[in-house]
Amino acid sequence: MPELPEVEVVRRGLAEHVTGRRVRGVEVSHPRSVRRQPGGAAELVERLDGQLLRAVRRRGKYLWLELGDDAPEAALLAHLGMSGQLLVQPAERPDEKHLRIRLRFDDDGPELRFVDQRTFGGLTVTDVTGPDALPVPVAHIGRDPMDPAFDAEAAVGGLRRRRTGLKRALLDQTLVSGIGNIYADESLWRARLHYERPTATLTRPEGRRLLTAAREVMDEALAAGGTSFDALYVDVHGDSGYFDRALAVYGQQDRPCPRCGTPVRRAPFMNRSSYWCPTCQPRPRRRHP
DNA sequence: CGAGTATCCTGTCCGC
DNA sequence: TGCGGACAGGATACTC
Repeated sequence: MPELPEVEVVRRGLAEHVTGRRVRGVEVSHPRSVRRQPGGAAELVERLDGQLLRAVRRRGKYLWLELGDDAPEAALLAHLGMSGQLLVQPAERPDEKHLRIRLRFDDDGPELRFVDQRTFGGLTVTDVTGPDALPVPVAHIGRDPMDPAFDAEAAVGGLRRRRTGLKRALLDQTLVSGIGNIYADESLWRARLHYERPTATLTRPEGRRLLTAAREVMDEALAAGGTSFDALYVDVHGDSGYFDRALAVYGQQDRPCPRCGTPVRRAPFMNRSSYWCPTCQPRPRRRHP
């Protein structure tokens, strides 16, 4: 559930506090947090210990540290899942209850801790591929709306070629990445589009409107330090952002739509919830063949 | 192959 | 006070 703005908050914190430092000492205390590493904890430690962290990068909700002295030779790839946190902590700070992985450095400065209550997230050391040196598991992920090379026209075309509902397409990270349940609902509200609108009926202007809305809402969330309503989404110091106070519909069932005052509705969707304003975002009429 | 769904996990909250 | 169930939900393995 940390989505693009929350992950970017973490990326910036890591860039400030761990770039240019060399790993010396890695401890894995929960196997599930390294389940994507083919050789498990032993392989992660073997590939990570002694490496220089040369840069911190992000695409969508994926975050990675480039490993290598002169060129990116591999990457420490992180996904926060629903409850993952990357914390920069003084070594003497007591371990968090859900501490899963600890990285120490050769400068004896603060350590990097991966803390994850629900263990949907994890760390992996992976090879990098292509001219952009992307970690292999990230190669299939689409660019996100904050990427300078994001091609909105191509993304609109991609949306229109899908045969599904709009929100389902937004949550699919291959077309546009970085959008999860919160920002999907907020973006659809801003663009005045219903979450079950068939992608095939989307006009180009509507598609542009939606992607612009997504970009705007995530920009604003980032400026507020990210969204947090249950203290799980925090920066590298464990502090929360403030964007939850600005949410228009997400989690706002029965509260008035900020635009028209109609009570916000909630409905089950894909094992989670969708929130929308029934006036601003009317359900699409069923097409009759 | 595209679309849709089951599944993983732990903590909190609510009703009874 | 305890207990069962709903809910939070990203990514992937899986089926059709």
